[in-house]
Amino acid sequence: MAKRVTMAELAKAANVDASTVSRALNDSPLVKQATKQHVMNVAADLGYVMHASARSLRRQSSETIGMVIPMRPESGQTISDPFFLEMVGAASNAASSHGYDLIVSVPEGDQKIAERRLLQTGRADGLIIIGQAGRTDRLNKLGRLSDRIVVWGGQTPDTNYTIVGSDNVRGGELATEHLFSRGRQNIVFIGETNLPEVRLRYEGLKKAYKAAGRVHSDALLLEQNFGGKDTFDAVRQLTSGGTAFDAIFAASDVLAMTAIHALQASGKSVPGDVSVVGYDNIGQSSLMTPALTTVDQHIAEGGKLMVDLLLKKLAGGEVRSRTTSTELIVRDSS
Amino acid sequence: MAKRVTMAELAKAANVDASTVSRALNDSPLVKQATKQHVMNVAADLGYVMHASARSLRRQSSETIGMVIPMRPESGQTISDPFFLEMVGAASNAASSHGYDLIVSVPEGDQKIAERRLLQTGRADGLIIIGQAGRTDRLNKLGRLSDRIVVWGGQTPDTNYTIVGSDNVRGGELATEHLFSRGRQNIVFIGETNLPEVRLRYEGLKKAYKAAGRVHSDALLLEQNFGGKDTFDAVRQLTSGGTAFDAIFAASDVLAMTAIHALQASGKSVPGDVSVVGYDNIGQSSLMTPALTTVDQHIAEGGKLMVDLLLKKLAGGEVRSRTTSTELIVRDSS
DNA sequence: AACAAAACAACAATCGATTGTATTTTTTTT
DNA sequence: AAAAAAAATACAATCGATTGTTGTTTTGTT
Repeated sequence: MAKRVTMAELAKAANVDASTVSRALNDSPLVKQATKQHVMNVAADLGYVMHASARSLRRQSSETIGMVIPMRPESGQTISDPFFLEMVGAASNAASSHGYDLIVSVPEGDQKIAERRLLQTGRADGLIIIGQAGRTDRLNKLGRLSDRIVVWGGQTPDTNYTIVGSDNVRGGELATEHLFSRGRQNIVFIGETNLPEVRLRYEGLKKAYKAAGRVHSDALLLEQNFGGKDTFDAVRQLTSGGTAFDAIFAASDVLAMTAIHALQASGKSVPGDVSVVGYDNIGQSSLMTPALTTVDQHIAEGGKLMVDLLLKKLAGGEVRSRTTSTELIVRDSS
Repeated sequence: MAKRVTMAELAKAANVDASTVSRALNDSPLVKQATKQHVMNVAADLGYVMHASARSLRRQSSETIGMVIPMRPESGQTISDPFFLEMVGAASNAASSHGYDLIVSVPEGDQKIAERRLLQTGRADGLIIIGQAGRTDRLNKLGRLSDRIVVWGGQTPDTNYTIVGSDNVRGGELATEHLFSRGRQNIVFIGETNLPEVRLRYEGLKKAYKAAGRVHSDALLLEQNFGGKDTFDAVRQLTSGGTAFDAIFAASDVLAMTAIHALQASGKSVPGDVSVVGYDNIGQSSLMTPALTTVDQHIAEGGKLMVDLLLKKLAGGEVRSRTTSTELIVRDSS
């Protein structure tokens, strides 16, 4: 493939000044229609493509947004949770439909460095952060930077950054009401409740209990991070222990899968003995055995929404936090 | 957060010329040790961070690599296949350990545009493309561009680009030999054999058949793309049809999951009636019911390898195609 | 102490585009 | 047809860093 053609060369070839070329290609009203056409023809002939860095430097904008997917070692959540990829895919598409690129950063270590690096070096004009993950205070401290950031997570009061996420309380309610309607009484909640999004789901569950005139016992709260490493054992233990339960509501589909696996290993049938409901509706949910009943938080919609809101913020618009539509998908596991 | 500090400002603050600052920060031998230290101190004080575009423009290198994940509508493979995310995660980490960023592009439409856009605009110094997907001829035509590209896929003769992938033939053999060792005789192969990587897996299967003095019947070849949309129905049909089979070897874990689901819906037990082996060893494989026997192609290793090879190519090194270690993971489904 | 050599730092050009301003060309007005 | 107004284009500075070259110190040699 040919060497890079520069704008100056293109200008010479088209017999106009570089400034005219620039304006022509950017469809400025200062250039005559005929000239624009001519310039574009010559550009096409020469196979001209604009140099991104030069434009970024001059414009002070990279037309790139960063997506930070923090792999907190302590959360145990692994990158292989399909949840993330659906986010990446949706965001990448949304970004490119606006002419933006998406830089994906999966910091293993200090996330703050990744964020600074992307924003302050001008590599990214704005940032999408997946999961506030108990770092609300730190995110709040970002101050002025916060109007270049959108976070995926649970709606939290008193934050000065924009949050997008599913209606976690409603999701928890939906799942719980559904299990009640199936005649289930004692629902084990699996998740790490110090994460805002998870805590809200749990609150939704408690809200539904309350509406049914009941109280959710703490014995039915199984604190488990997203990794699910020990979840298998924890569920087996629960099964053999004295706690009576006939349903499980897990904070993610992957946790739900693990739970089902553990139940079956303990000789319990799903949904015969225990109904299970997950959260996310990842692509594989419908392929599991039994197919997973789950709360669909419309990840793709969320990814696109985050990009749209971020670009609006970058353009100086006022933007409020938003929730994605949240809906129960009933399948065989409940 | 403070306004952007420019290098000129930093130079003034440190009482040296900008060129000296630049050399100091880049650890050039042309600057005295004491001066370096001084400059770095002042830089830290002012919270200086280098502007990426300016450096890219001058250096003619973006320190960024692009990853193109083509969503061929006809392949039906969706972004939600965890396979991709493991790639993204591994590549992102490998890239950032070299100080590079990773731009992820998931083109829905014309992939060629995405590639050109990334390389020719200088946004990315090199490209990782996931899946040659029957476009070997086109990729070959990239010519000079090809020394900025590494492709994930099946080892194919007569390509002028670098390929990284698992040892697909060996993987097919391993799966098949294992099923034979379980006493299985008639193995259905599920996959789209016009994709190089899939075809090679199938060839591995046939090779194992041949080694056992047998021939694989075409009736046991179930042509299915990665999407798996119709795979469920196809497997059910196969089950109710006249074809006798006692095992399935699927070209991906997601396909295997779908197959298991269909078998169970048809009243067959896995592995009682039919043994199933998948390919990929995605994170969920061990959480399925039954847990999936699968060929681990060490995706993370592959992602890292691709980045390493790409950077070596960019540095002018000579690089040959490589395979990742390929290993059978035996679980309950077989 | 005088000179050469080596080490260090400043000067100035450059990467490729964008944009405010000046200049030329075209159109409109009288 | 001349003057004024509007439109189109050219000129030149600029974004923030890097790097070849020149100039200045420092160090070393005899």
